[in-house]
Amino acid sequence: MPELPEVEVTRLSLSDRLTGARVTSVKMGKPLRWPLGQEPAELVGKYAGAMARRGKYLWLPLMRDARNTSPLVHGESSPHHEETGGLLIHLGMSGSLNFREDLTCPIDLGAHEHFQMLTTLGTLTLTDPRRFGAVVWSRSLSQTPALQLLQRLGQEPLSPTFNSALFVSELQRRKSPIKTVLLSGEVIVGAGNIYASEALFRARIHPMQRSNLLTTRQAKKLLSCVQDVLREAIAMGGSTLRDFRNAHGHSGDFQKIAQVYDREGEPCPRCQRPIFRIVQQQRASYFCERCQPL
DNA sequence: AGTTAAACCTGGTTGC
DNA sequence: TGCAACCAGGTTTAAC
Repeated sequence: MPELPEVEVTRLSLSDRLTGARVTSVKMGKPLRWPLGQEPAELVGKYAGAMARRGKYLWLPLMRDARNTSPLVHGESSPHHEETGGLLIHLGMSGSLNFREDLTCPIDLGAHEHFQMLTTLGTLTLTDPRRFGAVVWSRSLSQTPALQLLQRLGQEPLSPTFNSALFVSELQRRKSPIKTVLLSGEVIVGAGNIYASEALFRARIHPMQRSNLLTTRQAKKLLSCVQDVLREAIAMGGSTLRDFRNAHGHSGDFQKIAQVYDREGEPCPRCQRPIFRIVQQQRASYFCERCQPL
Protein backbone atom coordinates (compact mmCIF):
# COMPACT_ATOMS: atom_id res chain seq x y z
CA MET A 1 0.00 0.00 0.00
CA PRO A 2 1.33 2.80 1.55
CA GLU A 3 3.63 4.86 -0.53
CA LEU A 4 4.67 8.35 0.48
CA PRO A 5 1.25 9.94 -0.14
CA GLU A 6 -0.59 7.42 2.02
CA VAL A 7 1.95 7.75 4.81
CA GLU A 8 1.75 11.53 4.64
CA VAL A 9 -2.06 11.43 4.56
CA THR A 10 -1.91 9.26 7.66
CA ARG A 11 0.35 11.77 9.38
CA LEU A 12 -1.78 14.74 8.35
CA SER A 13 -5.03 13.06 9.38
CA LEU A 14 -3.60 12.44 12.84
CA SER A 15 -2.65 16.08 12.86
CA ASP A 16 -1.52 16.95 16.35
CA ARG A 17 -4.30 15.01 18.05
CA LEU A 18 -1.80 12.84 19.87
CA THR A 19 0.59 15.61 20.77
CA GLY A 20 0.86 15.94 24.52
CA ALA A 21 -1.02 12.71 25.19
CA ARG A 22 0.21 10.47 28.00
CA VAL A 23 0.42 6.77 27.20
CA THR A 24 -1.77 4.74 29.54
CA SER A 25 -1.35 1.24 28.11
CA VAL A 26 0.02 -0.65 25.10
CA LYS A 27 -1.30 -3.86 23.59
CA MET A 28 0.45 -6.01 21.01
CA GLY A 29 -1.19 -8.47 18.61
CA LYS A 30 0.64 -10.91 16.37
CA PRO A 31 4.31 -10.27 15.55
CA LEU A 32 5.06 -7.66 12.90
CA ARG A 33 8.16 -7.48 10.69
CA TRP A 34 10.42 -6.67 13.63
CA PRO A 35 9.92 -6.89 17.39
CA LEU A 36 9.12 -3.71 19.29
CA GLY A 37 12.52 -3.85 20.92
CA GLN A 38 11.12 -2.75 24.25
CA GLU A 39 8.64 -4.01 26.81
CA PRO A 40 5.25 -2.46 25.98
CA ALA A 41 4.89 -1.48 29.63
CA GLU A 42 8.00 0.67 29.32
CA LEU A 43 6.08 3.06 27.05
CA VAL A 44 3.41 3.75 29.66
CA GLY A 45 3.67 7.18 31.20
CA LYS A 46 5.57 8.74 28.28
CA TYR A 47 4.22 11.76 26.42
CA ALA A 48 3.66 11.85 22.67
CA GLY A 49 5.15 14.54 20.49
CA ALA A 50 4.13 15.51 16.97
CA MET A 51 4.38 12.78 14.37
CA ALA A 52 7.01 13.21 11.66
CA ARG A 53 7.70 11.38 8.42
CA ARG A 54 10.85 10.21 6.62
CA GLY A 55 10.20 8.41 3.35
CA LYS A 56 7.52 5.86 4.12
CA TYR A 57 8.37 5.78 7.83
CA LEU A 58 6.54 7.63 10.57
CA TRP A 59 8.27 8.75 13.74
CA LEU A 60 6.27 9.28 16.90
CA PRO A 61 8.37 10.88 19.62
CA LEU A 62 7.62 9.52 23.09
CA MET A 63 9.14 11.62 25.82
CA ARG A 64 9.65 11.29 29.52
CA ASP A 65 7.93 14.54 30.40
CA ALA A 66 5.27 16.73 28.83
CA ARG A 67 7.46 19.76 28.18
CA ASN A 68 9.21 18.77 24.96
CA THR A 69 6.22 17.86 22.84
CA SER A 70 7.07 20.28 20.05
CA PRO A 71 7.55 18.82 16.56
CA LEU A 72 10.77 16.89 16.18
CA VAL A 73 12.57 17.97 13.06
CA HIS A 74 14.58 15.22 11.43
CA GLY A 75 18.24 15.69 12.16
CA GLU A 76 17.62 17.88 15.15
CA SER A 77 18.77 16.48 18.41
CA SER A 78 18.73 17.84 21.91
CA PRO A 79 19.73 16.21 25.15
CA HIS A 80 16.05 15.87 26.00
CA HIS A 81 15.28 13.96 22.83
CA GLU A 82 18.29 11.75 23.24
CA GLU A 83 17.21 10.52 26.62
CA THR A 84 13.64 9.79 25.56
CA GLY A 85 12.93 8.13 22.24
CA GLY A 86 10.06 7.23 20.01
CA LEU A 87 8.38 4.72 17.76
CA LEU A 88 9.38 4.20 14.16
CA ILE A 89 6.29 2.99 12.34
CA HIS A 90 6.06 1.42 8.87
CA LEU A 91 2.79 0.46 7.24
CA GLY A 92 4.22 -2.28 5.02
CA MET A 93 1.87 -3.37 2.25
CA SER A 94 -1.46 -3.43 4.04
CA GLY A 95 -1.09 -1.32 7.16
CA SER A 96 -3.11 1.64 8.33
CA LEU A 97 -3.25 3.68 11.51
CA ASN A 98 -6.53 4.53 13.18
CA PHE A 99 -7.14 7.09 15.87
CA ARG A 100 -10.23 7.18 18.10
CA GLU A 101 -10.83 9.91 20.60
CA ASP A 102 -13.52 8.14 22.58
CA LEU A 103 -12.07 6.76 25.78
CA THR A 104 -15.27 5.22 27.06
CA CYS A 105 -15.22 1.47 26.46
CA PRO A 106 -12.18 -0.77 26.55
CA ILE A 107 -11.10 -1.65 23.03
CA ASP A 108 -10.10 -5.24 22.26
CA LEU A 109 -7.70 -6.04 19.47
CA GLY A 110 -9.29 -7.20 16.23
CA ALA A 111 -7.90 -10.08 14.19
CA HIS A 112 -5.60 -7.77 12.21
CA GLU A 113 -4.84 -5.20 14.86
CA HIS A 114 -1.27 -5.76 16.00
CA PHE A 115 -0.36 -2.64 17.92
CA GLN A 116 -2.55 -0.45 20.07
CA MET A 117 -1.56 2.47 22.24
CA LEU A 118 -4.10 3.92 24.65
CA THR A 119 -3.50 7.50 25.72
CA THR A 120 -5.21 10.28 27.59
CA LEU A 121 -6.25 11.85 24.27
CA GLY A 122 -7.36 8.75 22.38
CA THR A 123 -6.35 5.36 21.06
CA LEU A 124 -3.91 4.72 18.20
CA THR A 125 -4.28 1.34 16.48
CA LEU A 126 -2.21 -0.26 13.72
CA THR A 127 -4.24 -2.60 11.50
CA ASP A 128 -2.12 -4.69 9.16
CA PRO A 129 -3.47 -7.98 7.73
CA ARG A 130 -0.24 -9.00 6.00
CA ARG A 131 2.00 -7.92 8.87
CA PHE A 132 4.78 -6.53 6.68
CA GLY A 133 4.55 -3.38 8.74
CA ALA A 134 6.54 -2.56 11.85
CA VAL A 135 6.53 -0.62 15.10
CA VAL A 136 10.02 -0.28 16.53
CA TRP A 137 11.20 1.52 19.64
CA SER A 138 14.33 3.59 19.22
CA ARG A 139 16.09 5.93 21.62
CA SER A 140 16.31 8.50 18.84
CA LEU A 141 16.40 8.83 15.07
CA SER A 142 20.17 8.99 15.24
CA GLN A 143 20.57 5.65 17.02
CA THR A 144 19.91 2.05 16.15
CA PRO A 145 17.60 0.62 15.08
CA ALA A 146 16.05 3.78 13.62
CA LEU A 147 19.30 5.05 12.15
CA GLN A 148 19.97 1.73 10.47
CA LEU A 149 16.56 1.77 8.82
CA LEU A 150 16.71 5.38 7.69
CA GLN A 151 20.32 6.05 6.83
CA ARG A 152 20.31 4.69 3.29
CA LEU A 153 17.22 6.60 2.22
CA GLY A 154 17.46 9.06 -0.66
CA GLN A 155 16.20 12.61 -0.82
CA GLU A 156 12.72 13.68 0.23
CA PRO A 157 10.98 14.61 -3.03
CA LEU A 158 8.79 17.28 -1.44
CA SER A 159 11.46 18.86 0.72
CA PRO A 160 12.04 22.58 0.11
CA THR A 161 15.76 21.85 0.21
CA PHE A 162 15.61 19.16 -2.48
CA ASN A 163 18.82 19.11 -4.53
CA SER A 164 17.80 18.54 -8.14
CA ALA A 165 21.38 18.58 -9.43
CA LEU A 166 22.17 15.72 -7.08
CA PHE A 167 19.08 13.88 -8.28
CA VAL A 168 20.25 14.17 -11.90
CA SER A 169 23.79 13.05 -11.13
CA GLU A 170 22.61 10.10 -9.07
CA LEU A 171 20.44 8.94 -11.97
CA GLN A 172 23.38 9.27 -14.33
CA ARG A 173 25.58 6.96 -12.29
CA ARG A 174 23.10 4.07 -12.19
CA LYS A 175 22.62 1.60 -15.02
CA SER A 176 19.49 -0.15 -13.78
CA PRO A 177 16.10 0.48 -15.38
CA ILE A 178 14.71 3.81 -14.21
CA LYS A 179 11.65 2.18 -12.63
CA THR A 180 13.95 0.02 -10.51
CA VAL A 181 15.97 3.06 -9.46
CA LEU A 182 12.83 4.93 -8.42
CA LEU A 183 11.55 1.97 -6.40
CA SER A 184 14.87 1.41 -4.66
CA GLY A 185 14.46 4.60 -2.64
CA GLU A 186 18.22 5.20 -2.75
CA VAL A 187 18.00 8.31 -4.90
CA ILE A 188 14.54 9.58 -4.03
CA VAL A 189 12.13 8.19 -1.46
CA GLY A 190 8.40 7.79 -1.52
CA ALA A 191 7.53 6.59 -5.01
CA GLY A 192 6.27 3.01 -4.85
CA ASN A 193 4.73 0.86 -7.52
CA ILE A 194 1.70 3.04 -8.24
CA TYR A 195 3.35 6.43 -8.31
CA ALA A 196 6.50 5.26 -10.11
CA SER A 197 4.39 4.03 -13.03
CA GLU A 198 2.26 7.19 -12.99
CA ALA A 199 5.23 9.54 -12.91
CA LEU A 200 7.01 7.70 -15.73
CA PHE A 201 3.89 7.92 -17.86
CA ARG A 202 3.59 11.65 -17.27
CA ALA A 203 7.28 12.13 -18.05
CA ARG A 204 6.93 9.91 -21.17
CA ILE A 205 9.80 7.68 -20.08
CA HIS A 206 9.79 3.91 -20.60
CA PRO A 207 10.07 2.03 -17.28
CA MET A 208 12.84 -0.16 -18.74
CA GLN A 209 14.94 2.82 -19.85
CA ARG A 210 18.40 2.64 -18.31
CA SER A 211 18.75 5.35 -15.72
CA ASN A 212 22.10 6.60 -17.02
CA LEU A 213 20.69 6.98 -20.52
CA LEU A 214 18.18 9.62 -19.49
CA THR A 215 19.02 13.09 -20.72
CA THR A 216 19.31 15.85 -18.16
CA ARG A 217 16.10 17.26 -19.57
CA GLN A 218 14.33 13.92 -19.09
CA ALA A 219 15.65 13.55 -15.56
CA LYS A 220 14.37 16.99 -14.61
CA LYS A 221 11.04 16.29 -16.23
CA LEU A 222 10.80 13.02 -14.32
CA LEU A 223 11.56 14.79 -11.05
CA SER A 224 8.79 17.34 -11.54
CA CYS A 225 6.37 14.57 -12.53
CA VAL A 226 7.21 12.54 -9.42
CA GLN A 227 6.70 15.61 -7.26
CA ASP A 228 3.43 16.53 -8.99
CA VAL A 229 2.04 13.00 -8.72
CA LEU A 230 2.90 12.73 -5.03
CA ARG A 231 1.44 16.16 -4.23
CA GLU A 232 -1.76 15.42 -6.14
CA ALA A 233 -2.11 12.03 -4.46
CA ILE A 234 -1.74 13.58 -1.02
CA ALA A 235 -4.41 16.14 -1.91
CA MET A 236 -6.73 13.30 -2.94
CA GLY A 237 -6.22 11.39 0.29
CA GLY A 238 -3.87 8.81 -1.23
CA SER A 239 -4.76 5.63 -3.14
CA THR A 240 -6.98 2.93 -1.68
CA LEU A 241 -6.56 -0.29 -3.64
CA ARG A 242 -7.91 -2.33 -0.77
CA ASP A 243 -6.68 -1.70 2.74
CA PHE A 244 -5.56 1.88 3.04
CA ARG A 245 -7.53 4.25 5.29
CA ASN A 246 -6.49 7.49 6.94
CA ALA A 247 -6.54 7.84 10.72
CA HIS A 248 -10.29 8.46 10.65
CA GLY A 249 -11.14 5.49 8.44
CA HIS A 250 -11.58 7.38 5.16
CA SER A 251 -10.39 5.92 1.83
CA GLY A 252 -8.26 7.73 -0.72
CA ASP A 253 -9.35 8.55 -4.27
CA PHE A 254 -6.20 8.79 -6.35
CA GLN A 255 -6.59 5.29 -7.81
CA LYS A 256 -9.67 6.60 -9.64
CA ILE A 257 -7.59 9.04 -11.66
CA ALA A 258 -4.50 6.87 -12.13
CA GLN A 259 -3.69 6.96 -15.84
CA VAL A 260 -1.85 3.65 -16.26
CA TYR A 261 -1.55 1.79 -12.96
CA ASP A 262 -3.69 -1.38 -12.96
CA ARG A 263 -5.12 -0.40 -16.35
CA GLU A 264 -3.68 -3.12 -18.61
CA GLY A 265 -5.55 -3.19 -21.91
CA GLU A 266 -7.39 0.06 -21.30
CA PRO A 267 -6.78 2.88 -23.79
CA CYS A 268 -3.91 5.25 -23.10
CA PRO A 269 -5.41 8.59 -22.06
CA ARG A 270 -3.06 10.33 -24.47
CA CYS A 271 -3.00 8.18 -27.63
CA GLN A 272 -5.77 5.58 -27.07
CA ARG A 273 -3.48 2.60 -27.67
CA PRO A 274 -3.77 -0.16 -25.06
CA ILE A 275 -1.80 0.10 -21.83
CA PHE A 276 0.86 -2.60 -21.42
CA ARG A 277 1.77 -4.53 -18.29
CA ILE A 278 5.26 -5.94 -17.81
CA VAL A 279 7.05 -7.35 -14.77
CA GLN A 280 10.25 -5.77 -13.47
CA GLN A 281 11.93 -6.83 -10.24
CA GLN A 282 8.91 -9.00 -9.53
CA ARG A 283 6.63 -5.96 -9.66
CA ALA A 284 4.09 -4.99 -12.29
CA SER A 285 4.87 -1.94 -14.43
CA TYR A 286 2.21 -0.24 -16.53
CA PHE A 287 3.01 2.02 -19.47
CA CYS A 288 2.10 3.08 -22.99
CA GLU A 289 4.38 1.72 -25.69
CA ARG A 290 3.69 4.67 -27.98
CA CYS A 291 3.94 7.51 -25.46
CA GLN A 292 6.89 6.04 -23.53
CA PRO A 293 9.31 4.82 -26.23
CA LEU A 294 12.60 3.18 -25.37
C1' DA B 1 30.15 -4.42 -6.04
C1' DG B 2 26.02 -4.66 -8.41
C1' DT B 3 21.88 -7.20 -9.82
C1' DT B 4 18.20 -10.55 -9.05
C1' DA B 5 15.44 -13.81 -6.63
C1' DA B 6 13.43 -15.41 -2.25
C1' DA B 7 11.32 -14.43 1.87
C1' DC B 8 8.19 -12.40 5.17
C1' DC B 9 2.23 -12.87 5.59
C1' DT B 10 -2.98 -12.85 4.64
C1' DG B 11 -6.85 -12.63 1.75
C1' DG B 12 -9.16 -11.69 -2.47
C1' DT B 13 -9.66 -12.98 -7.33
C1' DT B 14 -9.18 -16.06 -11.26
C1' DG B 15 -9.29 -20.29 -13.66
C1' DC B 16 -9.86 -25.18 -14.15
C1' DT C 1 -18.84 -25.50 -5.32
C1' DG C 2 -13.97 -26.69 -4.49
C1' DC C 3 -9.48 -25.99 -4.73
C1' DA C 4 -5.06 -24.60 -6.63
C1' DA C 5 -2.63 -20.87 -8.57
C1' DC C 6 -1.75 -16.25 -8.76
C1' DC C 7 -1.89 -11.50 -7.35
C1' DA C 8 -1.45 -7.25 -4.16
C1' DG C 9 0.73 -0.80 -1.74
C1' DG C 10 7.21 -2.82 0.63
C1' DT C 11 11.76 -3.91 1.94
C1' DT C 12 15.24 -6.93 3.93
C1' DT C 13 18.12 -10.91 3.25
C1' DA C 14 20.33 -14.33 0.81
C1' DA C 15 22.08 -15.92 -3.38
C1' DC C 16 24.14 -15.36 -7.92
